[in-house]
Amino acid sequence: MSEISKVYEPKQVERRWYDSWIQSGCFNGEAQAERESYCIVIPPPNVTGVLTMGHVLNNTIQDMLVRRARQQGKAARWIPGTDHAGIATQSRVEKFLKQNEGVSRHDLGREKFLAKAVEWRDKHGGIIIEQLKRLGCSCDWERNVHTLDNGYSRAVLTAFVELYQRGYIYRGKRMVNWCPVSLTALSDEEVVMKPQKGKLYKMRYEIVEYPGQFVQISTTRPETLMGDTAVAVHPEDERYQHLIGKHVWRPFPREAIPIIADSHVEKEFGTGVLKVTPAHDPADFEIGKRHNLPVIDVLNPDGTLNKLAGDEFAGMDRFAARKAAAKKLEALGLLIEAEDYENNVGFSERADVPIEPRLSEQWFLKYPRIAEAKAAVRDGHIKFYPERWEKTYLHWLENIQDWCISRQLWWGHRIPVWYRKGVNRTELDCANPAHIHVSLEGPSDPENWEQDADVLDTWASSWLWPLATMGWPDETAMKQQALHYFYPTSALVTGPDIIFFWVARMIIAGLEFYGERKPASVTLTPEEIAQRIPFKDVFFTGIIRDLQGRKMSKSLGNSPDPLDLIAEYGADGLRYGIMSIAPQGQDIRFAEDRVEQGRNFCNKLWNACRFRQISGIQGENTSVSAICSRLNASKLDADDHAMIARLCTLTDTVNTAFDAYEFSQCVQSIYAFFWNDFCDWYVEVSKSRLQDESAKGTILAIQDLCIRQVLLLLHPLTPFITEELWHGLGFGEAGSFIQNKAPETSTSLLATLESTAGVRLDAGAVADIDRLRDFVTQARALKSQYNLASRRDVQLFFKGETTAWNCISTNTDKLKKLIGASAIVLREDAVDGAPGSVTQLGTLYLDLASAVDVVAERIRISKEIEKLEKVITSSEARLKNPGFADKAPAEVVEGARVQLEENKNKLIELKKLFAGLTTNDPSCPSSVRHG
RNA sequence: GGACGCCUAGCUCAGCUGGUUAGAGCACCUCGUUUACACCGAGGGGGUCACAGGUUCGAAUCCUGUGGCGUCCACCA
Repeated sequence: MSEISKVYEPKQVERRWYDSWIQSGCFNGEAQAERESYCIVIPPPNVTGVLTMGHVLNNTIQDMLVRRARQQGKAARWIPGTDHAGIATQSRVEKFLKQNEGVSRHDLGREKFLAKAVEWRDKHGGIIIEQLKRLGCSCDWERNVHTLDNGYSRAVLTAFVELYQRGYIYRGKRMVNWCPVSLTALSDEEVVMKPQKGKLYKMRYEIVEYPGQFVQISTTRPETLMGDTAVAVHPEDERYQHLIGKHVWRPFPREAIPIIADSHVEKEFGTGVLKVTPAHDPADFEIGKRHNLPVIDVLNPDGTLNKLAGDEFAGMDRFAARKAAAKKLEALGLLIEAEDYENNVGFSERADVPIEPRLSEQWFLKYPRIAEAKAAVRDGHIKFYPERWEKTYLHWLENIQDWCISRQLWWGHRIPVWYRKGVNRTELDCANPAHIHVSLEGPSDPENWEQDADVLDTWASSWLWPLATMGWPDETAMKQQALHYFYPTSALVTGPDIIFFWVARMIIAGLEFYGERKPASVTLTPEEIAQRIPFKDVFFTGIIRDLQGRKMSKSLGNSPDPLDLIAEYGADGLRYGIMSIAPQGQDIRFAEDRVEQGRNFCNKLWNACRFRQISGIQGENTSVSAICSRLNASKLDADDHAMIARLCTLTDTVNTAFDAYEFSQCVQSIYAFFWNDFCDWYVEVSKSRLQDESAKGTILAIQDLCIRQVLLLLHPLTPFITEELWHGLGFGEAGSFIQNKAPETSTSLLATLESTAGVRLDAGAVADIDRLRDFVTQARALKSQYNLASRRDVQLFFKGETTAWNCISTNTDKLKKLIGASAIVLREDAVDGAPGSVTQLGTLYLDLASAVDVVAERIRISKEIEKLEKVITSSEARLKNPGFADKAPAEVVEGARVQLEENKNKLIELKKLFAGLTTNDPSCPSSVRHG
């Protein structure tokens, strides 16, 4: 660190160190047999995505974990990558082509479109990877994986083929969630329910057998009534017993449809009569199946009505048709009323339009290893942080439904299934190899076959992430990439919003695919579960919200651009800021001032180190023992002992918090130690002590121990500045990095101090220093009350016990400098008339007799007395309470007793102080009430 | 309809297994260019810990209920 600026300028430091890290290859995660492995797979962002605050949070946490593992000497690997993100990417490419070339994907055809999509991805994709680097992420970039890479694709298709062969994948004509905009089926997880304001239409259908009589029915979707094939009532509904088996007239197209009885109908809802539209409602579909009803699909895939709806509706959009149908009902005199109504409607998560339940032919996965997936979490093989998400996870598995894995898209992994040409799809027999071919390579006579046009759900590729990023299922690749060394991975860091989409499915995939193949009939043993799970810990982050509590989103424009924040506050400042407000699994309201605090902290750190350097050359700094050997034990005073003791406490706190994923705790405790204990106190105290040349080396060595350890503890959080300062102060040898150095443990630190410098920690030092700090604070407060500039030297008097006076007199120089005092004088006699404070050491007086505002002083002291009396009263009551002494732990009782004594003494001193302040002013409190 | 989370200073949040007089940062007020740092230092004001009961010697902390906010799950048309 040659020329240090007064202000930390992150920009060049960040660039320089990042390049240097990359060049040295220190992010490479190689297997090392003699070391413990540590592995994280990144939740792959969409390949075309840009960095959001959510990514900042998520990836800072992962980076902290990996960097700490690296410091601890583990073989650490963080695998980065991107997701092809089927629907999202395809729709963006389609939009782009429409705007720029005026063509649709159908104009181009599959192959040309995919070529365009790849081109587009290569051009616009991967931005986020560069952004992650700016954040400081220490991923092993040489292992960057994309879900459409050849090897990865092969894994996805292998999984499909395997699951097909094992009987978990089947083709079926079922009700699925259909997105009329994306024109594809969706899984249940991709549908979000939203309350919608609409109308509940009450209408009447005429009874065929009783002309002139009607049943009354309610519906929110009159546009599908053309698909009605029955009307249903509850079997036990007395009101309608006589109608069961009769018919009603469907008004248009006019047709007699049966009145059936089905227990799904709620008697209490509306009139208790339900119109049954098997093609357009999942529940109706089930009723239809039970009663063998015809299925009349009146909708086109894009949500317009078709011919079956009648000529006047054909081609009309579903929402326009809703109004038109209502109008027509009204014209026919069949509409009773349309009342305002709010109900939940399923929306396509991506396209944000209501989905249509639609009967279609799709591929489904019946999940394997459900029981083991539950056990993996329930029995603690996988730990969730915070724990409560286990319940959500287990609940989902309890109610798990088969997964619709086919998508009517082109961008993705094309389903490895071929159909024999000439075999009518409706007559397709999946059990007959002459009809259907499922394999990785395809049929040997491709000219006779036609491949399934669909691709797989994106999540049906990313669920293999921990496996396929490390070579699975290719034996050679797995060996090369040391899958077995790094698997199960150590921790997964993600948001709880994808617990079903991704986390649960990865667990299932791991259990099914990792290791030796086991038949479905064989339940995995706990040992096998432990080997096969994809990760041991899952840390769920919160969701970042704005100050109004809204989710951050592009459309709302309420998300700051992390790169702007990095430019303004530095990557370390941003990381610090986000981590200091990131409680475990709680949503986070993003407040920019926390990032500012992060920047300020970095600046403080920078300047403390700068000052340390200015204070004098250090000597050997490259190891703790080297620093300790610079210590002269005889020169240590209570401050040094207290500082080391605090450093040990900090170390333990940070380690415990880190292991428990309590990151804000880490940040907070380092902040408090560094800023309050080290800078505000120890460095200030050092300033006067450094005048003594014989003690200088020792004091600076203590400072070096503190700074060195703080840099190490801080490094996972703020990698750039700590690396810079580490080298600037000579802690690291040339060519080495801080990220390969472990922080001292408190025990190793103490051991080295003793063995190298013969120092044993004085247990009472922290308490002594606390008393001195209290003394200084009170003295400063006294001066401040009298508007004395802090640098103006005043004379202080002290009255107290000999031990206390010893404590003060051995530290006089420091105290005088910290307080701004010319002298501190012991007084045996009373110091009447001077303003004072009762400190933990004794009573302190300000020698300012002439300038004292006695009235104000008496008011201040009497307030203090009042407050203290309340405290004394309550603690006396507590101690008198027989239950307290009997039941409370001994040390608590003892603590309360000691404290009471101290407070009583303090009260006596305060009263003396008060009595010494005499005045004739009647407005002034003349006595002190006794509690 | 079920489940989970949250409500602590003006704002954003700590306070984890109950135990001194409930903390931090920002904001606010006063003072301060002392050989690191104004992205700073010193001092200060500000809280009946959402509300109501209960358990306990003792509750911000545990239990029950109420209210408000939020999230997830759920086929009442």
